Amino acid sequence: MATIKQVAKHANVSVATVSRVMNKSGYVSEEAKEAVEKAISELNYAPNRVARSLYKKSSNLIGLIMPDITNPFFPQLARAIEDVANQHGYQVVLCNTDEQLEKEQTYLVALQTMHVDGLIITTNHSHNPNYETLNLPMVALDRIVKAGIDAVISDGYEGGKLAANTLIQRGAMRLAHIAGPDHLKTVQRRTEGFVEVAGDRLVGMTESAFAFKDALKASQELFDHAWPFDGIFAANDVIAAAVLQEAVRRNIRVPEELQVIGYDGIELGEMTSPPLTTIVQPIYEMGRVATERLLDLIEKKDTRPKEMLLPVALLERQTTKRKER
Amino acid sequence: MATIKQVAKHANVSVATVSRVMNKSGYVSEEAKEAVEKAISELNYAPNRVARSLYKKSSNLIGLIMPDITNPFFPQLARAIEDVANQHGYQVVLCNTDEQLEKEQTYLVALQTMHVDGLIITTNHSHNPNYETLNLPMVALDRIVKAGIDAVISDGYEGGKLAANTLIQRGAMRLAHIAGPDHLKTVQRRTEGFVEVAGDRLVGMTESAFAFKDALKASQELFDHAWPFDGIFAANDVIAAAVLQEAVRRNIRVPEELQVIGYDGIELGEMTSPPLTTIVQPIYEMGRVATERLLDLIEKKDTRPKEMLLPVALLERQTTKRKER
DNA sequence: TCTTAATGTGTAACCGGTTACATATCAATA
DNA sequence: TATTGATATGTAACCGGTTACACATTAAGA
Repeated sequence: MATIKQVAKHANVSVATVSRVMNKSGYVSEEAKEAVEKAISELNYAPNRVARSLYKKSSNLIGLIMPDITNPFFPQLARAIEDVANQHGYQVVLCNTDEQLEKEQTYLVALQTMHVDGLIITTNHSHNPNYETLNLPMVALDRIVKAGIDAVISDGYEGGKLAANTLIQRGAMRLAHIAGPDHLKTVQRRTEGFVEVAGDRLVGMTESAFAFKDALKASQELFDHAWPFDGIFAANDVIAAAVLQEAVRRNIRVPEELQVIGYDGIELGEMTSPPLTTIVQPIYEMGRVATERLLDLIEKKDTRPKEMLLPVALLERQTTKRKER
Repeated sequence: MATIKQVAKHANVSVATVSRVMNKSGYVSEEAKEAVEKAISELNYAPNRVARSLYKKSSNLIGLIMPDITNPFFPQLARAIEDVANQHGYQVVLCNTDEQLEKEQTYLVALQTMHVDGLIITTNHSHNPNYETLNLPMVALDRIVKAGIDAVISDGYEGGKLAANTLIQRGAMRLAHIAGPDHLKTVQRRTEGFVEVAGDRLVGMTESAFAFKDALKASQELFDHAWPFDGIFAANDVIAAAVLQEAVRRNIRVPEELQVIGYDGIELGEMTSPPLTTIVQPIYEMGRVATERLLDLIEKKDTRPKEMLLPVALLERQTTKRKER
């Protein structure tokens, strides 16, 4: 790889001039500019980002901290983040914490020593004290880390209400619910909204982690103890898929006997039989907003902390009945 | 963040000595070592990796080039890679190319200018000429880029044969197949193995991209034109999920009337109804082997190009009949 | 014509590490 | 006692950019 010195020599100017034309800063004569550009293209020169980082104390790298990229919700988020970051000349460093606080800590120091410009956090350890002392631009995504740190979330409370209202409107009388892990505020809001609207109609409720196996176990328990119910809302699509599978296994017809609504809007929902009705979060949009916000923070465009609440919508597939008119 | 100079001053030694104790290189007296260690912990010092990179021309970063992180096979791979890389002190830069050659090129220069130490490639543009001139350690994963570049793949040929033999053994007489995109050699091998064993029994075959929507369309065509068949092998689990969904929609009973086998062994397979029988690739293992191989290459432990072929296995869930005995 | 500001360019310091090299001490060996 | 190798440590060059500063030239305004 060519260096700036070689380019300078080749164009018969100093390194300062080369740097000026590359960064379009300071004064450069038309003549010098052309010579430099010619040299750059002839030598196939691309500036060494490491050297630039060292002086500028900025790397054009952002850290993406995720609990588990294997959970199908996160890749869609990652995809959006990577997309937007890339459009702005940033790369993303993938940090899978596996829910282990220790891995998260290790990553935090690694990211700092490599001078990442900012962080997007979708992790579960919202109590991690390190974030406060980090002094790095960061935004929490689908999570609320703490006041003072920006957050981008979808409106789970409205989503929960929407799920309940939809089931009721389609004739469900006896409702059930499987909530998500109780340390995730954003997920609990879904439950709050649902429970509030369901009121007396709620006949059964349990809780589950987001892994499919756990969800299957939770579903079985619910069917064992709270059956019959004719409408169920699951805190996310993976849990809903487990409910569906268990319903099929028990020969319960969906949606005739039991209507099912999930939450997330991930692709998995199209792949189940029958395809899943769900409350969609605008996943790509969330990733986009979070990333753009982070870039603003990095470029110091706006520093007042904000919480951004994005709207959700009902996506009707085939686990709910047709709307009566 | 403290710098090495501050640590040196605090410990009353030179920066060289500090560097020596940090890298356990050269001679350092016990006394100096203790003083430096004390200073490091008191100042909470962590060396600036950017500065180190500049001198060493190595960043402890590896680039991971993927076509689409949203496709559920890749996150599992990413997870393994991230895991192993992290254990060895490397971080991974996620590069989603979206199948666009241009994005891939852009990433390639970005990765070079940031001095990544190596590349893992799971991308589809195996003809991309840039890889050859890149002069960076790299390994292709689930892909064959070209001779001379290491590859880690699973034994698709055996997998295809295994799928056919399994279906035949379980009584299937009329076989069908949905192949994957024909520019992916690793995927074509599955088809070759299957077709070879199926022989005359093969009554229908089509091709599909890996996106669910495409797969659904392909399934429909196959059912429209080649039905009846009583055993089908799909080139991956996503396609198999589409086949299943379409079978359910047409009231075809699985596995009684139609047995289905997928390929990959991703989690999606447990979530369908009924759960999918599939040929599992050792996904985590493939990611692990590829990453370890890359790290060996980086550390110049072994530079003879190799192709590593990992074995596959049958995972029986419920879309095939019980084995007769 | 003289002053002043705008334009153009190069030199060298700087970012924060690593390491070649010079230098010094000391114990072992000839 | 002189020589030698192992041990210990500091100075400064180096990695490849960016930019403060000095200096030169030219055009505009008084």
